[in-house]
This record gives sequence, C-alpha cells and structure tokens, in this order.
Amino acid sequence: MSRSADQAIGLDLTAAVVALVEGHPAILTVGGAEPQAEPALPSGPFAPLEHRTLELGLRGFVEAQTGFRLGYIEQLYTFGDRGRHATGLSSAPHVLSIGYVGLTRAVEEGVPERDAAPRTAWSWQGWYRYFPWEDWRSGRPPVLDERLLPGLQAWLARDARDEPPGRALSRRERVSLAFGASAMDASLNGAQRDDTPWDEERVLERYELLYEAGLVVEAVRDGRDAAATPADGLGRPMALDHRRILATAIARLRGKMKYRPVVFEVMPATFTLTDLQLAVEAIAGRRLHKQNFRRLVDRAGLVEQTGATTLATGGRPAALYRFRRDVVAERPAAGLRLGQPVVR
Amino acid sequence: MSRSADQAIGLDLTAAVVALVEGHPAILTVGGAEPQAEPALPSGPFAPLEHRTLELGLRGFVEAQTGFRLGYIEQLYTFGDRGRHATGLSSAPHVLSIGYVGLTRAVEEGVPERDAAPRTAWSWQGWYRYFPWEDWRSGRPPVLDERLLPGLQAWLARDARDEPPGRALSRRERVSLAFGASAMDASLNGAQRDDTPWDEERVLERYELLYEAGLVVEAVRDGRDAAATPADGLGRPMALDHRRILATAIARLRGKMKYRPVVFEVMPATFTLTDLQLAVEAIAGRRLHKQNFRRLVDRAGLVEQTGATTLATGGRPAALYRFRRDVVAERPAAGLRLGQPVVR
DNA sequence: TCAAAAGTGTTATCCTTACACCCATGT
DNA sequence: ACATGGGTGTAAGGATAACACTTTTGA
Repeated sequence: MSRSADQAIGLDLTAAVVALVEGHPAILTVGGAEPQAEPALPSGPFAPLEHRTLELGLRGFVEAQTGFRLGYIEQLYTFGDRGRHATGLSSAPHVLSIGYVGLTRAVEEGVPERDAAPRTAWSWQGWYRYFPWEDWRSGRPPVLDERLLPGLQAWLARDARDEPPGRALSRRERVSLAFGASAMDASLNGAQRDDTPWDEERVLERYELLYEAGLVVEAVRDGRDAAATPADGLGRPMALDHRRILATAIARLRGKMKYRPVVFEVMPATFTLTDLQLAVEAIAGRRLHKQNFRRLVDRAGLVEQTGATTLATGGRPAALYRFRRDVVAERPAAGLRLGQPVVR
Repeated sequence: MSRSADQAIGLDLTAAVVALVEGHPAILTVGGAEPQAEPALPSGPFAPLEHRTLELGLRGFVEAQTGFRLGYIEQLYTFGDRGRHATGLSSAPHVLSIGYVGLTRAVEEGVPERDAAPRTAWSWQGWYRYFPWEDWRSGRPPVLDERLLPGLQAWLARDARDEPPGRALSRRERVSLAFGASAMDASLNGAQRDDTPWDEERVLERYELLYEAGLVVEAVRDGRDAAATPADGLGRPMALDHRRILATAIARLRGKMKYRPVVFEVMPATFTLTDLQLAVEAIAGRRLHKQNFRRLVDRAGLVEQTGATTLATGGRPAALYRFRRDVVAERPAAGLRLGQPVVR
C-alpha cells in the first residue's frame, strides 16, 4: 500500500483535436512538414507542478503548439504497452500516453478562437488520409478489397498454427467482427447466421488488427514481424502511437454522437439541416437517409429555426437552424441515434 | 516534442473487482479490518521494469493481495486531480491512478480460481453499502428523500451566488439530470418538458455532485468546504479516491451490460433464467419485467438450455441454461438492451 | 388443495425504414 | 420550363411494454 517511485515514469498528454474543414473531418497535426518526418498530434509531458489538472495541461499544450483553444474535450484511454511507441533502449524511461479527443471549429466566424500565435508548424489533415478504409461515404472503399482484406487473409493463413486455443476469440473471428462477415467471404466458419455487417464504430479494433498483421508502417517501425508488410503500408503513418490514439478518438466520436449532441461542437452557430447531415456523415463515414435524418433531428428537439434562410446552397433557399442548448437539460440522452439506413 | 522526466510521477493501478455474492453485487476490498481504517480496492504502483503491460501489472496486484485471478478486465479512466487523493504536502510526488473494472466469480464450483494464498486481509463487500442511493430493487431508496436531496437543495441554495454564468450547465441542471427531475420538485425551471427520469447509468455524475456538495466524507477529508457535511456522510467512505473509481466501474458495467454479454462473467457455468435476471437486476439496481426479460434473452440468442433442470428454486423446476459463446461472433452487439420496464 | 415459482401467449403502441411527392429558387 | 436542392406525408414492419393466463413442483 505504501508507494515509492521505484522507476521513472513519463506521462504524455496527447490530443486528437477534430474539426470540420471543407466538409471533411480533420485533425490538428504538428510537425510532418519535412519530407521524412511523420505528422504528430499536439502533445507534451505532464508536469504535475505546472499543470493543476491533466485537462489543463493538455489544453496548455494544444494552445502553445497550435494557438487553438479547445472547447469540448474528453479523456479516451491510457496507453502503456511496452514495445510499442518505445525507444528501443530498455533502460530508457518508460512513457505512457493519455489520449484525449477535443472538438473545435476550424475557423470561428467573427471572434477568432485562436488568440496566441502558434509556436510550431501545424496544419489540419483530413482524418481519412490516415484511415482510408473508414470512409464509406461514396461507397465501399476500394483499398478494402484491393489490399487490406487480402493482407489480412494472408496473415491468417500464415499464422494459423501458432494460435493458442482458448476462450478468447480466434483471429479469424476478430477479423470477421471488425471488418464484417464479407471479410471472410467463402470461408464462413459454420454457425455464422446473420452475417456481421460493417460497424463504423469498430475503428480501433480494425487498426489493432492491421497492426498485429504488420500491415501498417508503425508495426514495422516498432520492430514487429514485418513478413508481409507492403513498403508503404495502409494509410499514412503518424509519429509514435498517435494513429492509435486517433483511431480511438474516431471510434469514440462515432459512438458518442449517437447519444450526446457533440456534433454541434464542430458546427458553426447557424447551419442548414443539410450542413448538419453532411457533418454527421463525415464523422460517421457513411451516407444517411435524408428524410429520416431530418425527422430524427426534429423529433429529438436538437435544433430550432433562426427564421433566416440562405441561398448559398443553390436550389430552393434553405432554412437556417441553431442548436438548442436546452435539450441537454430536457432529455437525458439527446443524440442522433442513427440506425442503419445506409442510403448509398 | 523532446521529453524529459521533469518531475516525479507516481502511477497507481487500481481494480474494482466485481462478483455476485448471495445475489448481491460485491467488490473485493483490502484493509479496513481495523475499526478506523477505510477499506480500499486492490491497488499498487506501476513499475515499468517489472510489469510488461499495465494490465499485467494490475492482475499481479490483485492476485498478490487477494489470490483472485481475474478474467475480464477493462480500463476505466485515469484520475489525476490534485487536491483530491493528495497527501497535503505539495512537494510529495504526484500520484495519478488508472482505474479498472474486473469481473470474476466469487466462488468457482469445482476448480478454484484462487490458487495463491492471499497475502493481505481481503473481503467481499456489497457495493450498495458505498452507494445506498443506487439500489432501487425494492423501490426508491429512502436515503434519497430523507437526506440526499435535502442536502443537495441546501447546497444549491447556499452556493447559488458564486456560480459563474456560462455555456456550461448550471448546478441546478446538473442535479436535475443526475438525480431526475423529481430532485428539483416544485422548483422546475421552465422549459422542463419531459421530466427527466432516474438514469441508473449516471452513477459517477451523482457521486461527483455529492462530493462537490460536501455530502460525502471524502470531500471533507480532502479539505473541501464542509459547511453542511453530516458527521457520517452518505454511504461508506473508501480510502483515497477509490469510491470514485468504484462509481465509475458501476456506471460502466451498467452501460456495457446492455450491448455486450458481460453479465455471464459473474454467472456460474449453468443457471436458471431467474438467476440471470436477478444478476442483471443486481447490477442495474432496479427490477425488470419478468416475461419481457425472458423473451429478450431468448431473442438475443444469448443462452441455450442444458437439458437439465433444478428444483433448488422452489416451486416448479426451472430449466438450466448456459451462455452461448458463439453470440459474440454472430451478433455485433450482443447484450441485454434493458429498456425501461421498471416493474414493481 | 394451495402456495410458489416457472413458463407461454396476445395485444396496443411506438419507432424505424422506406417510398412518393411537393415547394422555392436560379438559369 | 427545368434543374437543383429543400422540405413534407404516409404506409409497412418490427420492437417494446403491458397484460392475463397455464404449468409443475413441494408442503
């Protein structure tokens, strides 16, 4: 029960800051400007004497490195696997990272949220550059069938023997769950009744499997078996374990959106219903049914009309809406329970 | 971007280990045997050179301190607020804690899961001793109206002035959300349309409010304003911030149960449907509708009959069931989506 | 025969999904 | 006039919530 600081521990606070840039979900990255450098998320070492709380420390790093002041933030997970995100020297101080998601508006109209000047090169990067297989907005992503699933199949075949039997799910089952039953195609293993569909929330499970299979560059960099790793890997790499944190952030947002009104954190003060739908689709990574979406939003009492309209969209003028802050107090779970209407 | 271990950081791994003991949800505690000592959760300092991963470190602590070998575990949150759970000396090393939930069977029939002898005094404690207001199985808990809500009301009245206005929810709204609209009784603030019901998942929000209001002993111990703290406080205290970790664990379990088959981790190999219902009710803290529960479990394909029956329940013999492990592979979200049928 | 608990059947209601159609603007 | 996107109505299917009722044991 008594504690002693046996061994030095380093703790990084890392933020996946999300905004919408030209209709696409984007994250704030630092570095990566030089040809070979990998982009990173805003991050820094937690210093208990300077930072009153973890959250304040995080906000400080983001503001210092990019000038953005965060609104909504949420802790995701504390990652601590050795071997990953390691320096190679086993005597080096062990570094854990606490990952956060933050939401912000890329550009606030009028009042700029960015006060301080950024002290580092930063930029917005579309998050689907790091996870091309997660964007189903214009149909099933080609990478899936062209490279990703074949790679996974090869991995399963290659490593079938050294798999310990036990209560845990087999690799084959995990792949099927994460990527949908179609991933396993002809080789359905028996009692597969209702073929598992693609679940947009399983972003992290998918990334982890690709990592284990050696199909992302980070796996090779961390010194894992790289038997079949393509030279370029799938999706862009990020520094350290930041892509894993981003995967966790996307998964969390996609889930949370359905029962809490978090989308509005990335929306401007007023917007059309189509704008809102596009934002939700951008985050969820799939298309939604227009009419049902509108009724959904309406019934949930999430928005109210401002009275104004805009012609900016072309066609019939669209009514402008604003977020109704009261919903949070009125309804316990005010979100957009999307259902599965993939319209395509 | 370069890191340096500026200041010493201590990291505690802490586990809320849950099992069912005589039909009640219980957690594994250590210490607290002596009259004045507060019970604690199994816990210990993370030592990167000894523990390959955070999870392995945690499992080690639990096994060393209680002899229990954990099955399912899940990371909850990393707590790092200074002022709480602090030593008072500002130069003492800052200690963060990573909280986990674990599930286990209190007594495994036949094969004992407990191999090693416990090196510390440990015991199972019903979790509702720490959160009496969370148990609605035999109706609305009396503490709520007798002590808890009056205490909160007093706090709201007392601190109404020094509340900063802003986008965040007001204290009054937070109380209403966490404890249901009935908490605010006559003083409904206007647009309160559908009166917020009690949401069994908001365990942490409720505990945090009680802490802020100085109504739990820990708040006084941590040096917060104790203007109206009753001598004994509400519910039993735990060491450090362990009760907060337990609150997080309960909240997570109550939520997770609805979309993942985690209940079965605390069930014996075979059980009757009533056993299962009682287990779910014990965790959720409320009664469920019998007939609908059975159909729910059936439709979800979560269990299958063993063929055997038992007379142990009294009355007509009950069929024995076992968990169908296949569901996990078959259905993406195999859980008990409870709905709100509070019967009583 | 009665109490106790297991187990089955049925109905009203709401929500989800899908489809068809109308409206207001610019070109 | 027509293309474009905004906006509304309604019907079919399924899930939920609530009800009443039958079955099998032990005392």
